[in-house]
Amino acid sequence: MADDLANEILNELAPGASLPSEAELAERYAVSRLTIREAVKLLAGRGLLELSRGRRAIVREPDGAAFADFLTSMLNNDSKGLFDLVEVRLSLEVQSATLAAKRASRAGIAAVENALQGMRDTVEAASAEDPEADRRFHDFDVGFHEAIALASGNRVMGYLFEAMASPLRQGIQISRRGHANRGHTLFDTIQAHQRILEAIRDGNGRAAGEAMRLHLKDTERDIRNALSSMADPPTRQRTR
Amino acid sequence: MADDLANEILNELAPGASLPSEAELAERYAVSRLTIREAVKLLAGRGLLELSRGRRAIVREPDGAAFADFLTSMLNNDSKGLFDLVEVRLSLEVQSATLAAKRASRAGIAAVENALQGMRDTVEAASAEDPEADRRFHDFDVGFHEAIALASGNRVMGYLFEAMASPLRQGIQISRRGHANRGHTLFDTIQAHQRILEAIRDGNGRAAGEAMRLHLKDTERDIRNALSSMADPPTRQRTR
DNA sequence: CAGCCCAAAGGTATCAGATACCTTTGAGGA
DNA sequence: TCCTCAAAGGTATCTGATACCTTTGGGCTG
Repeated sequence: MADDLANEILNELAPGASLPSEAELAERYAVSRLTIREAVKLLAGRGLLELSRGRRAIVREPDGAAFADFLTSMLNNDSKGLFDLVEVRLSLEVQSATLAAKRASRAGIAAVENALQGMRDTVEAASAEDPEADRRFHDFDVGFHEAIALASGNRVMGYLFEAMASPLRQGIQISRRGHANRGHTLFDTIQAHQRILEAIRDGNGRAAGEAMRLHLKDTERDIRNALSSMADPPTRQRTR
Repeated sequence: MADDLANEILNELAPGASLPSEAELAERYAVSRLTIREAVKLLAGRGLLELSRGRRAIVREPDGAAFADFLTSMLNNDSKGLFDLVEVRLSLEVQSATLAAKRASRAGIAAVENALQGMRDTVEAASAEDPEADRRFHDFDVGFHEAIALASGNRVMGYLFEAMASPLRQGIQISRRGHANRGHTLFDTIQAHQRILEAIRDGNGRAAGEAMRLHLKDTERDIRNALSSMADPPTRQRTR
């Protein structure tokens, strides 16, 4: 019953809208407030509603967050998961870069350019040892890849990318360590991204895919390098 | 509160185990049964618990089912979603075929062979117009692709494939219609699969990926063909 | 008149105690 | 031995309250 209600409720509403109050829903569907609450919790569990105490629930634009939870918990269990994720990411991003080159709108390309420019600015503006700058660079890095996924015009691709984004963030952080170990600089990273961007701007799908592939292969090596140079493996136990 | 409880509960239990009764949980965590129920619904929404009336809840092995719900609801909205999915699938499956060729165990290859043999047997045993046989062929088809995803040894790949399986089933069904329209037979399908299998068996990653790519490109054409030949577009209205 | 403060209104979060109905299981009879 | 069926154990849902959070508008103060 509550399960059916969950679908009912969702079908009535567009993303971004806020739900009627629990009391109102209860009346409309002729069930108790409790049943409504359970249906709402179910949807929240799927990441389709955003709950907050004292305020109405909001219908979320689906963004693969539910899958993200799941991926994150998997990565916490073993470091192999991180490699698996990078492999999948390689495959998806090569494709999304290829598609972006063929389909990206002017605005889509601009978003990719902005992210890259952000990386450049961060590097130039940074003083020698600014941990904050490092984090910012990192964010622009993720943003660059996200912009490409969106520019591919493939919504499933976008969702998958979002789902992977948070576990990936962890991955990129690790890879940066390996990156430095291998004597690479942030400038190298920027150049790799530059090549991808140019291929997309040229509308050359093949080149864009290949540039992305090379970049990610390199990232993969970085991660491997970082993990092997770490004393204890990054397996995080589940909290009890 | 209920949200925290959800995590608590999950951390205490291994997949496959069944939860204590609601009353017992309520006592253990010193909250009302209602709160327990909400936490349980939340987990069920994430696909981490399996609920059934009158029986205890069971902790599920995560399998990407949550993401599947989400993909399915997307596909119901517009037919473009189906193309997007095929594009993503193309990218993932080319990769998984490549990896399977490099890594598949003897048992993994056997599973792929079995699926293919199942397709052959179904075709040979089928009487002219047996709708049941058609469904079976179909299942073996999906099974073939699933076996390859598993044989890739990449767990994330496996999960993603599972998540896509149910919406994909719909896609394959449509593509079969287009397949026939273009004068192709089931035998062609079997041959395409045969080529993929052989490349995997030979350990030739490049060939396996390429064979998979060709096969899926063909499927993509079939879907396009089927959709364009359908009088009304396959957009299913949301039920109200 | 502008800005701050606070209380009321509208919400959600949770509790307690019942009822309805489903599933499993074991005792008893054919 | 096998079938039937009722009791036991569970979940699904209802009703009616209480606690506490957020928003908002009116009134007070400077």
